[in-house]
Amino acid sequence: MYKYTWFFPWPKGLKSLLLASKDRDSIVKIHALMVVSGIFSIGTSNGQLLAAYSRIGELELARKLFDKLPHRRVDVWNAMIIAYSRKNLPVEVVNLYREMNLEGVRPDSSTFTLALKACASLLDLEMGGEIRCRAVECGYEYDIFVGSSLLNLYAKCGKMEEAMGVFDKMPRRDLVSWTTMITGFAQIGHASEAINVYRLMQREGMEGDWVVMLGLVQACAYLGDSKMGLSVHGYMIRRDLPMDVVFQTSLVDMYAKVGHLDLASHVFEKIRYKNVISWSALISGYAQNGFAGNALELFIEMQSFGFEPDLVSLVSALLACSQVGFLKLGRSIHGYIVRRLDFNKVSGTAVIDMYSKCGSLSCARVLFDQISTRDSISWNAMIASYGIHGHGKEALSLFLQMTKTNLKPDHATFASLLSALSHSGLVEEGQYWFDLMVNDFKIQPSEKHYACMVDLLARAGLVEEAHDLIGSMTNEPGIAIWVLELNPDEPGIYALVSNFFATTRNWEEVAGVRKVMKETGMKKVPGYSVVEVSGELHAFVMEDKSHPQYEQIVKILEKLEQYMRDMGYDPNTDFVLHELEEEVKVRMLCNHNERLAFAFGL
DNA sequence: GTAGGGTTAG
Repeated sequence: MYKYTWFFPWPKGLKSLLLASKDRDSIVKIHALMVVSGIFSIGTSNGQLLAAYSRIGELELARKLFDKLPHRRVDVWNAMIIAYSRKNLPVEVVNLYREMNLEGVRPDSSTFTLALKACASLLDLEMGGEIRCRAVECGYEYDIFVGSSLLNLYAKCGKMEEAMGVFDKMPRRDLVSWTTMITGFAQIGHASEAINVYRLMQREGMEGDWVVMLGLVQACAYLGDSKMGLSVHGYMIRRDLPMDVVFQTSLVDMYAKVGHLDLASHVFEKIRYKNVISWSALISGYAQNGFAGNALELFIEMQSFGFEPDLVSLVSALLACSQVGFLKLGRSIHGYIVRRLDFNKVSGTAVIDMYSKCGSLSCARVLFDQISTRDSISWNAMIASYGIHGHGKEALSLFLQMTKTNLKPDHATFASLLSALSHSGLVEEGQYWFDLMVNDFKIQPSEKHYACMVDLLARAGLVEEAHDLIGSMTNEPGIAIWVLELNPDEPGIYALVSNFFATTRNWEEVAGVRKVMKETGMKKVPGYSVVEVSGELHAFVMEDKSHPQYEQIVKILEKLEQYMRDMGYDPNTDFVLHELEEEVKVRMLCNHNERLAFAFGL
């Protein structure tokens, strides 16, 4: 052994040599020399060699070495576990943890931490509990790393009460343990709790870093709290805390979710190294807020920058397609998903929604039948599709089929069903299922359900019953007040209420609603209709004369009207236009842009 | 000297 000390003066020097080796070749060389010189048989060096392989990501070489070692101490096991953990292979991590316990090797704090992290990513509470017990046995009950990992496990599994129990018992809490609680609450949607924990942390004199702020940004996104979101963003800028892509992407997401698309786009533009996720965040933001044009523009732009769309951006683009009826693009996205990615229930449901909203109910149904693991959202989408197309009976029969599976209809299922029944005028069925929803399925009706029922009853001329239904849900004095209080920022609601009174010829109420709108400075966003002709979209606003073929379009409309009269169509003279208030005239003329778009399509 | 907390979605 002595003659080789020229290469390896002492195993201690070997360690720094291994630490300095950044490539596979030099580590392999050292490995070989260790074997030749006999150092290999000295226990401590093996762990370092293994760690070196794992550091540079040479998983197979590390494993080969690991399997050959005769006496594996904790650090050798840990080195191997770290290698798997870094490669995101949680199943292997758990397997190694099991094996080492079987071999009688006592895990240390690092082992427990890594094993718990693996359980968190697998959402495996059972194994996590086992590891927790063993950690207590080994004297790591109050270890801060093990504690935080446990918090994370419970948070990821949505068990915040458990997490709270562990958190309360921790003798010492650092930034990471506080952060785990904050993001844990934020991610399961308990946003106000997240903010409360943050306040407690502040009271203990702990300064939040950027990970804490990230959790708060998520909480703001969930709550739709733009004020707090802005102040968190301001805090980051004032404290000059670094913001990476992940953080900026979360800001984009937050601003989009609170409806500040200008700010979302501003932050997005400032991201130096954008990735697919940042693009997707803004695309989905535009699509979710109904800005289909911006979403699709961005979707195309992203690809011109060389980014391949992922499932999220594709799903968002599909949503945008369905909003404007862009069947051609929607179909090609469908093809792309089938060819390149995974046609699973998420993408499948988005495709179903797209086909049905773009007019192709039969395509939607074929795809629904193709999804192997349908969840309640897929069912809801298909039931809604039948509703949109006015097939109330089919919607009902699909609903009945769904109740035969082990999936439970939820509030959204009933919203789709009731809307379908309402659009088909199936009054009795609607009333029957509404009652069953409340009494048997124990689902508290939301405003959407009430809206469907009011619509259903009112369409059938049962205005009194509709009125009673509304009265049954609240003690508030008038219908107008009741509806307007639900969503006072939505001009469409005002128009709806105004129209409702107009149809019952309650002119005083109409004037009242209009007055409120005027006082609050509310304007109804002008509606428009879009039609796809040979793969191109054409949009028409009300009384739109700007289209180059306007003259021809009007001629077609006139012709159609003549046909209708010849076939015995008698225009409804109940409504005399000059008797109506402005809002109602607008509503009636609204059909105009639909008619323009329709005639152009023809 | 090693381990724990982070982004998008039907």
